[in-house]
Amino acid sequence: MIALVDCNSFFCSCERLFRPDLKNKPVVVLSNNDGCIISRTQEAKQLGLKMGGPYFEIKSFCRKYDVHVFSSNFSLYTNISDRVMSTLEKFSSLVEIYSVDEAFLDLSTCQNDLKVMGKKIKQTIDQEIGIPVGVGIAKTKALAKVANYLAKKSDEVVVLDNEEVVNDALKLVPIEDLWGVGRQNQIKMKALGIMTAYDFKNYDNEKHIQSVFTKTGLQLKKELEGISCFSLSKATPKKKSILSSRSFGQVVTSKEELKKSIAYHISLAAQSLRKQNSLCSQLYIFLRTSYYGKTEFHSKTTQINFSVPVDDTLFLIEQGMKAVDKIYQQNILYKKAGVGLEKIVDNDSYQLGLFDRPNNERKTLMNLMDQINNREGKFTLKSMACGVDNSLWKMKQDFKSPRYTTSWNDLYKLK
DNA sequence: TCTGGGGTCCTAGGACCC
DNA sequence: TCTGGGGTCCTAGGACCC
Repeated sequence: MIALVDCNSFFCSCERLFRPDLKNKPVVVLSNNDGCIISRTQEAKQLGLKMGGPYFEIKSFCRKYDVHVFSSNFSLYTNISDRVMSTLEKFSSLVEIYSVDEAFLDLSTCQNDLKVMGKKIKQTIDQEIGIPVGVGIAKTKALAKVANYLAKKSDEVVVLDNEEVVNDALKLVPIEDLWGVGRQNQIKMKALGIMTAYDFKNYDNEKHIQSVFTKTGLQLKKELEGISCFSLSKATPKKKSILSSRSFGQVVTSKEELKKSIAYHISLAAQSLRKQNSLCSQLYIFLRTSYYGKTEFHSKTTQINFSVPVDDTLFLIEQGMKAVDKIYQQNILYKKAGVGLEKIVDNDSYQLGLFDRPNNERKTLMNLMDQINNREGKFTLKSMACGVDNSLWKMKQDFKSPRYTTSWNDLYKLK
């Protein structure tokens, strides 16, 4: 059996940890740039605030109903997430961290009653970390997701441990709420008369499912039948692509400013590439305007391939600057820029060209830079291409809480 | 004024091979 | 009159997730 443990309103719950006065009050957390809502407490949901809703539209509403608003504080959230995950490891030797606020636990060797086990997990996380979680337990990942979905509604631990219980549960899940069914597929499902997860499980034409919803769709159906198709894995696999991008706090038109932001993103992405001991053979960059602007949407992407894979920030920046020259256009109101590193390979086994020699000096320099930046903080040592003043494209964060758990300067102060 | 960021997987179709 | 058959590899784009 597999448990899915998922933190309730995770980002909001993290904020509440250090603001106990916000208990039972509506709280929301905004995306980067204070753009839109990405986490809501139950109270905020009840007020009708929507996930993904733009903040500027609900600003006065929040003031009126005393909704507490936070900018996102990811260093806090990832730190709390790490604590939750390591606590979960006490309950199973196989914990798959599925996202910042969710994990699958293998409970196949669990001797106790599963419901009791689920309650124990809830209590422990609440007591040791202070974050409320929901627990759903079932035979496959997809069914554990269903169990968790129902657990959230009742605040009980839900265990789906026999056919009848599973069927009853699946009838309660509208097809659009099923894990793996998104905006497009729910339309197709409904056209086939599939309105609930139960209908999907019992749809009897597998070939048709495969052709309409691809291999993944068929796997999902089998998972609902109790046949495991998505296995649990502990190891966090290396990333196959690494992205860094950000919307600007304001519109940017200057090529020099765009170059600085691209250099900045390349620095971040390359550092994360080196962290997982990888190299990349492709760099792509993009510049685009706002989706919502008055002028027509404009977006340009370009990519550069390297015959020998690299992880050298300075080399990548050099290439990135050329790429900006290629796609930049004057009089465009740029609102977002970003880079991606692709075709990622391990740095201990890759193909050199016949006449290529690794640049060991650069390697030493990158190592040193990473060491210093890990110790002293990001961008302590950086390429001057990133510039010294990024106020023009810096993001907006008007409601950011202190980094209580990751910065000495932000430590919680007691009288 | 103002709408996020970072990922994975799958498939069709093009390019190529003999 | 009339022009084969069987493959592999790669990529862009679309779907999904949080």
